[in-house]
Amino acid sequence: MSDVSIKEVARLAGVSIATVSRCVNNPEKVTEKTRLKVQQAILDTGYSPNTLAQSFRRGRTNLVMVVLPSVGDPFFTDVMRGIRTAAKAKGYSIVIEETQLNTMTADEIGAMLVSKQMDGILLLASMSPFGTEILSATSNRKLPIVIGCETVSPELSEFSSVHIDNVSAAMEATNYLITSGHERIGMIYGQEKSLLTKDREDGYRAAMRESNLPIQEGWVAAGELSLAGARKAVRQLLNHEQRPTAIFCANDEMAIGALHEVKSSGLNVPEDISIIGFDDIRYAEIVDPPLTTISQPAEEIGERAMYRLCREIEDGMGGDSITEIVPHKLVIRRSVAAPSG
Amino acid sequence: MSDVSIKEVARLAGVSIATVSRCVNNPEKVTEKTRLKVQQAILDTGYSPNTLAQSFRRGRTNLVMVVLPSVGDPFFTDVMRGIRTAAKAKGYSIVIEETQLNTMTADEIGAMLVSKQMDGILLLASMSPFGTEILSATSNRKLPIVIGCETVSPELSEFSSVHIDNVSAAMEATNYLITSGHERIGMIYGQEKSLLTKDREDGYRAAMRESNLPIQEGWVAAGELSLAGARKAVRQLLNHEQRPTAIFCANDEMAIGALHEVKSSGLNVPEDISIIGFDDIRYAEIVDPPLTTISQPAEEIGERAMYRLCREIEDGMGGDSITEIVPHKLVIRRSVAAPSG
DNA sequence: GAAACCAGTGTAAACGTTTACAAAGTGAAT
DNA sequence: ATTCACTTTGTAAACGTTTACACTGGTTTC
Repeated sequence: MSDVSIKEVARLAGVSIATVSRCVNNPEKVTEKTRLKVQQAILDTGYSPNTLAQSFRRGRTNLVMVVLPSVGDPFFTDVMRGIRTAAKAKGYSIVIEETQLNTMTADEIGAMLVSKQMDGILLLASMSPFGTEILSATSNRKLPIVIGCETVSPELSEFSSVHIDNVSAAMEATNYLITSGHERIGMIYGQEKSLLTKDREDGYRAAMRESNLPIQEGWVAAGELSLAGARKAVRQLLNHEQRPTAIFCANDEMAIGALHEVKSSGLNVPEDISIIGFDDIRYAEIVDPPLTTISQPAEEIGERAMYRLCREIEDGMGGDSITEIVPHKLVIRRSVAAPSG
Repeated sequence: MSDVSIKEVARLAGVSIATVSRCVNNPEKVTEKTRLKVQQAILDTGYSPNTLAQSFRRGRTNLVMVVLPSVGDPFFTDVMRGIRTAAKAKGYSIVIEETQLNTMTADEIGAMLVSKQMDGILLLASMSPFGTEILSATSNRKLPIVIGCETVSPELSEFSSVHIDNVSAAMEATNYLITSGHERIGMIYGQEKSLLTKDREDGYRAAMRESNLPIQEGWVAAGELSLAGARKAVRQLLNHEQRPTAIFCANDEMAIGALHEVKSSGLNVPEDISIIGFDDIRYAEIVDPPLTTISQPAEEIGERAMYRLCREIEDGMGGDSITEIVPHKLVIRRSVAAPSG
């Protein structure tokens, strides 16, 4: 099966291989009569074009690389679902690279990028060590790149992007804690280099400043975007001599870790400590208490970003870069209450 | 960049393209002197072989397709991590297909399989509609396939597989409920066709039979492997006039959904209803109460299965099929207690 | 010193497509 | 009837590799 080539079909239909190729790719350029003949021959032989040869000839792989911190995070899983939907519709396959795995050196990344002939890159973690490498490795080549989930930093403004307004959303989350009566508010961000959590930290700081609330040294800690990292960060926050009465976590995965750690240490949520998250992953309403959080349209972000990337691949890189901002919203559940003290 | 071909290198080094190719692929077949010349030329030009041309020429893509129910399930995320580790080590990229998306017809699946030239398939859901299609579509071609996570059904014994002993593990889980004092035990399985949850159901039934405990009509329901599906299934179980005092769930995702639904309906876990899960995903110890469950070495399963597949791709399909059974273990937390009634 | 061998290198074909160009066929306009 | 315009088809080159085979020159063997 499938080891029949275009030649065989041509022989059977009594036409040239060029005609067969045209029947498959530009049917309108061929007579009804020959088209039928060829189609019959294709059916008879079970021919399907050799994608390897096609890719080679056309110089296109229909492969897109998606770079993200971790596929394990349910938020990114949802984004991926959107990406996959769009990719399927447009005939692309996707290859995933996780930055959190951290298994590659800068050299390997560069090597991989030139060797694997990807048609484009969807970057959901532009400022990770991985992401910056990619950007520099591709800066001289003309490889379409779209940035998703994160605001693009100014020096990357040449690229299109799809994301919510992370700064505003973080301010909204923080302000919700403030209007609930909290004054001592801590934050758990993700990784030093990540633009995504940097924006959320900026939003948090801006909201605190606006309300003239101080942020004490030690109220802000890194949670590594993981359950375990957040638990460690929470222990640091709780050990502070003046501990916060509320914590804003830069994503739900960390919020859930934080929630668990607070409860393990004998305190109650939200009575003793309020927690607010970010992303609204599917576990957010399952944990106890259900998590108040910022919801963002993960699947839609993925889908739009992928469609955008497809366009840039197909239209060439001439067009202007476009920034699509999608809406977020605050989802109020039960992990935030007025401070008790 | 990267648009330099082997010709350019050959010209610069003053050798034929054949020699350049040999320097890259079979350095031992070439004089030290010419090798150095060529290597210098490669450095100067920034040459790297065109993978498209290589794939085409060699008839290999170094692409492997992984088929699984859902990447969103943290268990499969862990399996994927192992797969990715192995794939990276062996120079393969992976392409994921989710069966739960259910977006493809049988025809499309067949078409995709012949068109995308995958080097092999890692099947983590052999009996899904998708899986069976794949097996039949590839039965005449000689495409290496390895089955992971599931026991292979007898008619598939020609394929290698890597998995735990699902039946024994399910018996162990059920017996733990029984020795805790439960007699009315329900079960939530995944999907009708899934071998994986079928085995677990078999184990559950076997354990009940061994202890001479009846299984009432309506105590066993499908949970679709999802949070939402499990919640629906639990409602059915709770409506039974003689409702179970314990529920065995075929995976943790469903167990967590079940736990949440039981709590929402005003009952307590484990006081009123005990719940035991399967997989030990990272959220299992985070939920309230922490979930008693069967732990399986997800990452190891993925890694081993991928290495196995690589071997079969590289050695050709001559060798015998090998079944690797990896160990599971019961993890006791707090979602199971003696029945109150 | 010729024959035989060998390692290193070059030549050219092959892989299965797509596509520019040429050729042939069709019909309309002169 | 001849030319012209246009459509349909065929011919052949091209894409960048790998590799079977042929060639070269040098070394060994008799």
